[in-house]
Amino acid sequence: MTEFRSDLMRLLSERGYIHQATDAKGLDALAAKQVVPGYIGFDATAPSLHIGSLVQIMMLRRLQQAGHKPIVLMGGGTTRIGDPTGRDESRKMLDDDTIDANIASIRTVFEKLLTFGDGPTDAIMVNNHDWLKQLGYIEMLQKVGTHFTINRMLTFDSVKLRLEREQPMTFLEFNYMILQGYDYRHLAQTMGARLQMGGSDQWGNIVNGIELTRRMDGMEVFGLTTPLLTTADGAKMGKTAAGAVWLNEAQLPNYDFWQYWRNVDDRDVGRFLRLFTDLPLEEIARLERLEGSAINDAKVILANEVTGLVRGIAAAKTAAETAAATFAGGGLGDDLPTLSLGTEGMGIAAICSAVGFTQSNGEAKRKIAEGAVKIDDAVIDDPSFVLTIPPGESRKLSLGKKKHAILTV
RNA sequence: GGACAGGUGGCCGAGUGGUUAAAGGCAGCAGACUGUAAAUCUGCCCGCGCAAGCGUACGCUGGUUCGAAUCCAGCCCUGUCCA
Repeated sequence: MTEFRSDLMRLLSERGYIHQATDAKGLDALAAKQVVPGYIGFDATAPSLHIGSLVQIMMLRRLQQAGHKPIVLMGGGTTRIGDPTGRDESRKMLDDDTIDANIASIRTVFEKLLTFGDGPTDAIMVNNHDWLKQLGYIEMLQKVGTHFTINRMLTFDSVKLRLEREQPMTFLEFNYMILQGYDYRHLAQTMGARLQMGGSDQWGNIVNGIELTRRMDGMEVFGLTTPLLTTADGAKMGKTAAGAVWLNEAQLPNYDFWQYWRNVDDRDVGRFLRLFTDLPLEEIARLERLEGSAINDAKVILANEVTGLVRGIAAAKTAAETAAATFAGGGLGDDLPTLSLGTEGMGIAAICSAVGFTQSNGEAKRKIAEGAVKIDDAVIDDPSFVLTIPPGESRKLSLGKKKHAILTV
């Protein structure tokens, strides 16, 4: 499978992005002879994407690296409906202003990873609301609806699962796949898109778009999916204690983002390096071979590289230094969350909650009873302890081994 | 519109008048062991309170009762079958 002729397919396959492809040979041939505009759709339900989408974003980056044109499709229109894929429940609907604000916020991350502009291989961002909103209902039924059969739609996992679980699926959601298919056809027509990529859960939707484009326009377009990214212990990627690992700094501080990568499972290191960094494959192979505690060096590199790409080199550097000081030096780093106590001091439980380590004072007290709370590495076992800090000094608060914060007056 | 089944804590799921802040599981957090890993063992896991205790909570509203997640009535929502 590795005898691809095009840079694109070689790059994608050796770095582990390809799960399924509709016509790998055909796509390879196309990519070898012309610039291929390819797109991936993203959802605009939140002001930030999380790292579950990072494979997709990186794939667009690879596309550009291989000399092709990435199109970022924001689902401003389809977000108004809600993708039923993988969902048990209907999604709440968002109003237009929220969706537009979300798209603007999400764009900032893409700008770090892709080069936008007007050139032939520059990335562009489009919003499917722009064309879907113009599509009248009757028109949609006539133009698009005739190419879909209920028989086939019912066999899609997204639909089948709901039915099997006896959970509701509204007609609105049922339409999602039609509109998503239409996106492909529209992009193929207006922008010459020839490739749609996505997570493996999008396979059905992608195939629909390909079919639709062929039926309506007789045009051949391609599809490619990435393997579903789970961590080595089987969990879906991107969820941690605090929730999702967001790409935008406003949703997740740089230090926490860096820490996520620093703490990945040993078994994930090589795979993640290939997918999420630009490091050469030989270098990755070397890092991957590290054993025992030496693999930690590879994790630090992973954290630095990914944070550098997504958040910027400076952010990665600061986070790395903070981590080094905090974990190795017993000192403090600039990047830790900081809390000012005021001259009166503050109860230890309230401090834990204020910096966000615990959800409530009660939880903080339980953690204190468990011996998890430390000030400057000394265990605090008195839940009523009030900390006052002399002017000009600071203390390190720790909850467990990983959560640290700086306390000042 | 009709018949039946159902709506419980982040999720799954027990519970059919008091001993139920609600079994069990998952997820999560912490401790031990380690390498800021995995696996394992232990503890915790609604809020406030030092505590006794208080406040909230089992779809919604009202009722019966000393006492309701549990009984009654109405409503809302979901599924299955029928029209």
